[in-house]
Amino acid sequence: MKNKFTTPDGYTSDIAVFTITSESNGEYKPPIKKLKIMLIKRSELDHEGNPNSEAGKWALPGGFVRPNETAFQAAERKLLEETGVDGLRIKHFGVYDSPNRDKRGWIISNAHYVIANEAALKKRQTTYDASDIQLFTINKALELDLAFDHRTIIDDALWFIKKDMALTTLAKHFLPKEFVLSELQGVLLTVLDDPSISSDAAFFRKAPTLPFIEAVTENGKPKKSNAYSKTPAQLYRFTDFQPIVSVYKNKLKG
Amino acid sequence: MKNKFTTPDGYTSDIAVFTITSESNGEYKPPIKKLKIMLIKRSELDHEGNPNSEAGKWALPGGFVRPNETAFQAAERKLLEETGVDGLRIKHFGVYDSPNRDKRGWIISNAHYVIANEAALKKRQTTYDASDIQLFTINKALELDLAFDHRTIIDDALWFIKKDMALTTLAKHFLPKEFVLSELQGVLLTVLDDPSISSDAAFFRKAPTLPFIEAVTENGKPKKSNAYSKTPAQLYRFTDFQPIVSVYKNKLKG
DNA sequence: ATTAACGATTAACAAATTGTTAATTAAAGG
DNA sequence: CCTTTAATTAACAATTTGTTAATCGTTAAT
Repeated sequence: MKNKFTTPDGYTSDIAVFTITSESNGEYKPPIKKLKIMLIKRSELDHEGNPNSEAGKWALPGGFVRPNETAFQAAERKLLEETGVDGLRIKHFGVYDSPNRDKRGWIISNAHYVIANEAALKKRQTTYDASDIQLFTINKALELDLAFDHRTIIDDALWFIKKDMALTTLAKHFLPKEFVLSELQGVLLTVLDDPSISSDAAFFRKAPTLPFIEAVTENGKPKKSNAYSKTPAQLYRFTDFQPIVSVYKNKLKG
Repeated sequence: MKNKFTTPDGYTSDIAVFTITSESNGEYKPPIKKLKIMLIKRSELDHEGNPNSEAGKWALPGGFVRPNETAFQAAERKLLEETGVDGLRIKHFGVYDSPNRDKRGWIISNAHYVIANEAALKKRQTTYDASDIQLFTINKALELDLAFDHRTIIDDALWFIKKDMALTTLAKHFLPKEFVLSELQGVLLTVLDDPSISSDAAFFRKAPTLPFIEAVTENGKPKKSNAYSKTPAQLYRFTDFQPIVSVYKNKLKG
């Protein structure tokens, strides 16, 4: 189609892939959890052999959207192509379209974020060259010389994750099906900074009453785990309950 | 610039302008408030005299983004050009880029929404032909034959407004500087459906303790208004306090 | 001048939810 | 058996809800 409007020079889709890694902190202790983001090093040459824009810099996975797909579908495709990761919950969170954001021209980027359970990323490790695709802690990532305006995009993505973590049951996607309260606490603390979560006394008293998690039972008995403690700890799972929060009321239900 | 990627045929910016109208409900009664959306009737011919796409249908204000501006800036510009409305808080909430959403080709639209105090729209009424630009209640708007995928966009915008109304002090933008509790309640009820708001007993007991509003005083005395009742009612205003909500705790402070 | 009506508050109080501090518990490792 | 460590409970005062029943300050009608 021809039209008389100036049209963009490109339409891309970028994805911020977040995960929380668990690092053993000694036996019988809850592991240390850290929020990490997956970045890809831009190759020197593009797939046609020409020098690549922003070559050598670290960047978010992503690429050009094809005319027969949506940016969302492109995000799914790119994620699989570039990182070998599949089947995760992708969320759109913003558009980056400053006229000068890309030296190649007027290129609009749709930004998405993805929450990956650490296990889901394990597959990738073996399929791809680990030097070109790496997990960075947020602090490390923000110290890097990032391609385009990806630093801004990551900043924004972080803000969205924090919001989602506080307002929804997003934590579920960072946890195994059945988990122990200290694991939930650990996940929340990688992103949220709140005394009611960091104080054990407050958290352990309140958490069991949260309407969106329930204690797991087995043959009518509470199911417990010794994975991170000597004392068997109760296992919990998320229910389907979707909490509704509001500044005008306190209760999550009704 | 030339490049080897297929590029979009157009990049547009659409704006859902919401306002809450107050309709008198008799003397000494709180007025009836309704959430409305501003729509524009698409003209038969475009500005070059050619038949316009989706002519005659009602649509969101908006239009093509210029290469030297962002979609956000285009939204500001279009809003002023098409509706005479200026200086409002515009928020981006989504991208619409299904390959088939526009018969003219691959056209990507950025969707924004705006909250307009009813007074801000008054200006428009006098400057523009009222038959081509109108406020509709949400129900009426969704019954219309809307252009493109604007019905979907409006549905989504509504959802965002509800969320923002519940999670932030968005209500402030629908109210005068100083307002009475029943006005706040009226605004909330146009969008939210919650017994703790609709029940007078619950709302009037709780509202005065909300951390983000404060009673207005004048010469040390409480300032009251008789605008909607025989009994003088306390005036309130929003403070700068930004409530933080979380599914993991109840208090808005701290 | 009295009084009924009607929103807008206030009062009062039982019920439920917090925040805190101090026990308890179970298993590992001497 | 004793100590240590996390997980979990107990106990209780302090605070916050949900509800129902008064009050209060006008207006409009006897």
